Amino acid sequence: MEFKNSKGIFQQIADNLCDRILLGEYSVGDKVPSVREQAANIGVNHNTVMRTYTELQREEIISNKRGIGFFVAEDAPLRILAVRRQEFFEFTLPDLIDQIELLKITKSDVKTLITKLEENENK
Amino acid sequence: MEFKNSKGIFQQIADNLCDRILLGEYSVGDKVPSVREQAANIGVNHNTVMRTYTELQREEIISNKRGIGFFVAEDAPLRILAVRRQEFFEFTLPDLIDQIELLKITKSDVKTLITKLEENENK
Amino acid sequence: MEFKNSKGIFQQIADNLCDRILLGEYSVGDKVPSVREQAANIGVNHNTVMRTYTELQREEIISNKRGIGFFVAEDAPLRILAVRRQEFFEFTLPDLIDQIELLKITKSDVKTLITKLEENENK
Amino acid sequence: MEFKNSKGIFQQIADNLCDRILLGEYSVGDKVPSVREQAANIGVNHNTVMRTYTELQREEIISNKRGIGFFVAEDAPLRILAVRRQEFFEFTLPDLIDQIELLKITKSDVKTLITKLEENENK
DNA sequence: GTGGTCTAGACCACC
DNA sequence: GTGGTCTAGACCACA
Repeated sequence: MEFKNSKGIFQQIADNLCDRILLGEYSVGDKVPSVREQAANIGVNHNTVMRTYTELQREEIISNKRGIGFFVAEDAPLRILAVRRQEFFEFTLPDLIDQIELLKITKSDVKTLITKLEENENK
Repeated sequence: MEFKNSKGIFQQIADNLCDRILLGEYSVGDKVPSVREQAANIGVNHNTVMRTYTELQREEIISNKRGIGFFVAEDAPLRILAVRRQEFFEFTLPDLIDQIELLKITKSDVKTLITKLEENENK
Repeated sequence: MEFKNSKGIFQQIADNLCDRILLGEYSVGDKVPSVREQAANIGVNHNTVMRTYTELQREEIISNKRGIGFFVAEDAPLRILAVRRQEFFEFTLPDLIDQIELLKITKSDVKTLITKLEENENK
Repeated sequence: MEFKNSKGIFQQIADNLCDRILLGEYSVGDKVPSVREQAANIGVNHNTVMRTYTELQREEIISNKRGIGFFVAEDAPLRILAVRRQEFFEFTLPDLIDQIELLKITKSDVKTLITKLEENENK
């Protein structure tokens, strides 16, 4: 796993795990990889993963059974989705519109985007 | 000027100045506000502005006449536009598509975006 | 470490570190002294060292592992050597020739230089 | 005339004028270009030239006749030569030897330098 | 007044 | 402990 410099590593790990939960890779009640396992997988210090898990636990996205591991919490996908969608409409979309205007991005430039959307809607 | 926590202040100042150049507020050859004037304007330390200007100078977006000030460099708008568009198509757009898919954003959700695009194109 | 007035301190620190890398004092992959440790060693402010390291990182001479430290980058010695030699042949040598001509420096004046060269070559 | 960023502009102007005196372009007693003329020639502020001339006057390399102009002083070439040669042997040459060693510059690399020297000596 | 560099000290995120 | 950023304030060279 590669990291950008702009965001914190622990944040990127959290985002990645949330993505996997949204994708159904981990379902509600599933055990997520242990701190040390996860750390080994992605090649970071286990403290960093621990911090990620602690943070996600605080957001009630995963829960901890002592001595056993961390598990995907009830309603985790919904909770993640809600936060993400809010961020999307509040920050991502407005920023995007500003950029499109400033950079003179045209409709044809984002044709692939539209196509993608159509497919998504027709499912 | 208000700052977000996610990016460095000096980066946001740079982005802001680039935006103004793209908008034509500062044309090629124009003097941009002096380091200390700019610092006073936006309420930051002059070192922070200095860092911004040094960085922009390295990117050949502004240039320096010693003891006189910083000036918008030749081709600065084109250069900014090129970088910004590249970032857009390489990072922003793919990320956006991933998010749309993941968050199940629908066509109607982004109707405002489409409308904006149409207007922009018909100008 | 003593500094000349002609160049910036941060530049002299950079040159010094590059010299050490060329001399093999720090090999590829080695950790270089931490920003604050280096600052203490040579009696300057940590910001000054930080500026040096940031610059050297931009030139891909050292690289950074977050929260751990700076390390001598792959190919750093070659890269330094290339830059230094280019500077030598493009600036130092022509300047030298001009000066020799202008100042009427004679062969015997630079005998020590020649001797040094012979020794170097015969090694 | 182009300027490097490493040295002060006024210093570079002074060096340039001294070079011309050594080359005999301006002989002892000759009038050197007026402050404003010189400023126009090389495209800098006249204050900068004034500072150069004041400095050179302090070093007794040029002298001022009020209302008429600046003139190359008695012994100016000798004086310049003395300073320059001292700088050469005290700083330039030792630095050069260090660099040659560090950069593994060989005899053949500096063959042009040697050739130049021979020619110079045989004159 | 304008850039440029440095110091001192603080605070944060991350390991 | 390690990098990274920012502030405050000072001093210098230059125009």
